[in-house]
Formats: sequence, structure tokens, C-alpha cells
Amino acid sequence: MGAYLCSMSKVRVRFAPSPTGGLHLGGVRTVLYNYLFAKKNGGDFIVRIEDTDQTRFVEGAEDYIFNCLKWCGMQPDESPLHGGPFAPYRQSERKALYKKYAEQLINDGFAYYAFDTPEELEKMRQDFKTAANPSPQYDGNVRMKMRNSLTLLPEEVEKLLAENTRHVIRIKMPANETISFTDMIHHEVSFDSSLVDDKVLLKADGMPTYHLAVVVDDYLMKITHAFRGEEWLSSAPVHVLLWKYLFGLENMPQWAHLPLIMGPSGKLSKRDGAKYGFPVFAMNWTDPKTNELTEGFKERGFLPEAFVNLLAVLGWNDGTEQELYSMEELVECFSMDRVHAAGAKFDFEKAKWFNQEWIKKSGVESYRLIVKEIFETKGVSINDDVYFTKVLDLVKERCTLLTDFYTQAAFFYAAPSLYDEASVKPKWDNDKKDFFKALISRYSNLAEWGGGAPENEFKNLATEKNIKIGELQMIFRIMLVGSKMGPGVFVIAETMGSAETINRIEKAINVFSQF
RNA sequence: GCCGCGUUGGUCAAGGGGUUAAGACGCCUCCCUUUCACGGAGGAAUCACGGGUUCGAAUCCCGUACGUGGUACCA
Repeated sequence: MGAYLCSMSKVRVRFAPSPTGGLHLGGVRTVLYNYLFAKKNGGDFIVRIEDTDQTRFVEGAEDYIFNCLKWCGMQPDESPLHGGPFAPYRQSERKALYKKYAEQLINDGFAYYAFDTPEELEKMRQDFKTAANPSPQYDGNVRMKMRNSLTLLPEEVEKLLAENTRHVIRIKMPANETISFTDMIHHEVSFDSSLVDDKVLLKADGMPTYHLAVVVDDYLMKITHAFRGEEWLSSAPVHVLLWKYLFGLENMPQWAHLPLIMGPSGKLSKRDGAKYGFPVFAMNWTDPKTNELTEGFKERGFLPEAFVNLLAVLGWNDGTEQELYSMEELVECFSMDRVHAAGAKFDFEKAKWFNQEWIKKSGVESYRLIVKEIFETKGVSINDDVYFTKVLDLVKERCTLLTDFYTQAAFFYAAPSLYDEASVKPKWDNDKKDFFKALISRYSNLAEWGGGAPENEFKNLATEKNIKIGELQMIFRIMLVGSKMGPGVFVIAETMGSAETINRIEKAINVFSQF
């Protein structure tokens, strides 16, 4: 181990999503680690779209992915959207490239044509299925019993090819070889080649499978480090072999297989979101076919800084006690060898804590517009941004999600329509009523409203009337807010202004007298 | 079934032969505040199991169990 960086070449990493739907937590974290590693090492971050399965194409998914990256603050250096010297960056547009590599493998004896139809494959799986082997593979044990260029006469193969018979190209896995490589997270990993199946490399429609495409494109795009989810580890021996056959092991990128992010019960799926009440995707995603909406962290009220932060430390830490990191700090501190090998269960409670911390940490300016939109969606129009900022500043430390600003501060924009009766009733009597009536006239005559004046006036009057302040303060709060919540009452009164305060006292006196 | 990967409190985790086994989230108690939060002080709670190696194991080795991923002309 040790030096993972090849001293010769510039670091180049890629995030290679297939545009089939929303981008979930694990996906974003994979991008993040790619991005951090690239930036940390002064390298390039490439986004390549792996759309080789035409049956799974989903309208809008690619744009959506780029929107998510943008929201998270990760701009690709090269991508189908941003261009670059290795274009095109969509595998579907690179289709013609792959065939020659597949054919080269055949010529070198590392791959073969297979003419088996889907029905024949299904039959094979049925025929070879036993209790001890419930899912037989197309591998060294069965390939000589199938219809392929290994079993057919050369002239038969020629004929089938000449007739354009549908066929695929499969890798011919060698027998009894140990295939091993060094993973940046798992270290030495090895496989017995006899146990790996003859993966399809080129499909009948001429498109490569992931296995071929990833190797060819990583080579062509000069990728130095390849990071992906651990679900790929099982097929790594195929990729290693292809590198060996095609481009040389010495040119193979350094691999890192990232631990999986788990849901409350097993692998995190978008179903978990609906089931347990937390978002799974970065941003809202509506499936164009089913119209099904899957909630995003953004819409749930997360700050992108918090989202990035919580993802970064889910499976990685720098060995210190620091937990809050900006993107810049992450770039500074990140290293792949401090990434955990084990999967991590996602904890929404902790995720919310990160958001709360970022709300407190950030200036209101950085999210004012988003919160403004939330208010306006709720039917509250914001005309005075100075006042709005003041209000947000007042309540920010009791907000966990951006949407909480509405519940915490809506009372600044509308007098309560409902009062906490149970808290007022036991304290409300004629003395209190007289007090608040007198308070109205005192407040009306107040020359200046700021600088603690409402509080002083309130307290003076209480002393004069010989009522304990504690007896009055809660009532006052409920007059202004409606319930037992919010910042200090006098701060609220000062912020609202005298007219509004007086209005609310008047209104409340009437209501309370009915209790 | 087979193969791969993994296993420190409920969760995220530090620690990689000798530690009172950090810290954070969550939970509980108290303080602050006549509200709710924020903040502060405490508390409960952990090295999956069994064998080795060693004076000494959470740490190294081997098994077992459990979890998880793969086992597609999907990525």
C-alpha cells in the first residue's frame, strides 16, 4: 500500500451514474468522495453518463442528476453538460467505440460469441438448477454445453455471423486463477476465477454492458482512481481481467469500493423514505411514468451544506473530534484511507442535527430567499426583507429544518386566531384585565418603542398595580403569540412594533374575557 | 446454495497488544429561562460468540454466528 497517487499523471476521477431515476444518499456520497478526492489532489472530476441500457432510460433523469450536483455545490470539470477533451461523455454516444475492444478480446482468445437466446438461457438455468446451486451461472461449467463460438464449428459461427444472428460477446473466465487487487478501502481482495461467470460484454443490440464500458472508458478518459459502491465489488474480478487483457494492469486505476448506506432494515431504498418518514433522494423526484413523487432533502428543508456535511461523515472521519465541516474543510481533510470498510446505517435524527447546526452557523442571508418562498407558499407574502431578516434571526436557533421557520415565525405575520386557553384561564381575572387595559394606554403614549422601553413600561406598571410580573408575562406572550413558544416576549413586542402589539392586546382581552 | 465484504453503546464512531474503551446523535436528570429552544452540568448504555497466540487481546490468528452485497443481454 502506501502511495496511491501515480506521480506521473494528474488525478482524474469520475462519477458514472445511469440516468434511471432519482439520486439517492449513497449516490450523492459517492459523488462527494470522488469530488473531495479530486479537489484534494488537484485533480479533475468527471461525470460520465452510463446509459447503455436503453430499456431503462428515464426522461429527465440526467438533468435531475446535474441539478442535484449543482445544489450540493459540486461542479464537474468535464461532463456531457460541461464538455471536455474526452467527449462524448454519454456512453450511448460512444457505442461504436466498444465493439473493437470486444473483438480484440475474441481474437486474443479471451472472449467468445454466444448465440443462446433468452429462452435457451432460461432453460439452462432451469436444467442446472439444484438445491445446492439455486442460481446456475453461465460459466466454465456450462459454457461448453451452450451455443457459442467455443462449441460451434468455425464455419457455423461464420454463417451465423454473416446472417446477422442475434448474439452477444462474453468474456471467457479462466479456470483456477486467483484474481486479486488492492482496494484503497478493503486492501487486498481476491477471487477465484473459476467461480466468476462469463459476463456479457457486448449485448445483442451492440451496446456494451457496464463491464466493458467502464473499463474502456476509464482507460480512454485516463481515469486514475475509480470509486464506486461496494455492490460492485463482486464484479471487480471481471474488470481487473479486462484491464489485464486490454490495457495492462499497470494502467488500471486505483479502486475504492465505498461502504453501503443502510436503511432501518437492510439496504437503503427509496421505499424506506415513505416508510420511515425521511427523504432518501437529494431533491424531489417525480417518476415521469408513474408520477410517483419521492421526497428530497432539499425540499424537506435541508441546507446543502448540511446535506454534504452529514454525508461526508457517514463512513468517514478525520480522526479528530470535528463533526462540522464546510466543503472547503472537507477538501482539506478528506482521505480515502480513513473511509470505513463497514456499511453505515443512516440515522435521520442525526441528519437533522447537522441541519440545525448549519442553520445556526450560517447567516440568515444564505437561506432567506428559500425561507421566503416557504412563507409565500403558505400564503404569507413578505414585503419587508429587513423585517423578515430580523424575524428569522430571532427564531433561527429553534429551527431544525428550513420549514420550521414558518411554524416558528408565522405569528409575526398574523395575530393568533387560537389561544392557549388552558394556560390563560387560571390566571385571568379582572385585575389582569385592568392591567392590560392600562398597558394599552401606556404603550400608546410611549415616545419611543425600542431600547427596552416596552419591557420597562410593562414592569413599572406591574409594580404600580402590585401584580407579580411572572403572573403577567405568560398572559402577554399568549396574547402576542397564541401559545407558549418563541423568543422573549418583549423582544417579540419590540420587533412587532407598538401598533401591532397594542392591537393584539386589545383583541386578546376580548377573547380572554369570554373564557 | 455459492462467492465477496463486513461486525466497538439504539445510531454514527475514535482507538489497531497494557486506556477509567474518546467524542457526537438520541434518551433521562438537573441548571439557565416564569414559554419553546439555545447553552451548561451530569447519567444510563458498548468491544457478536468460541477457541487459540501472549505475562497481557476490543486490538493478532482460526473457526462459528449474524448482517450485507453479488450471483441478469441492470447499472
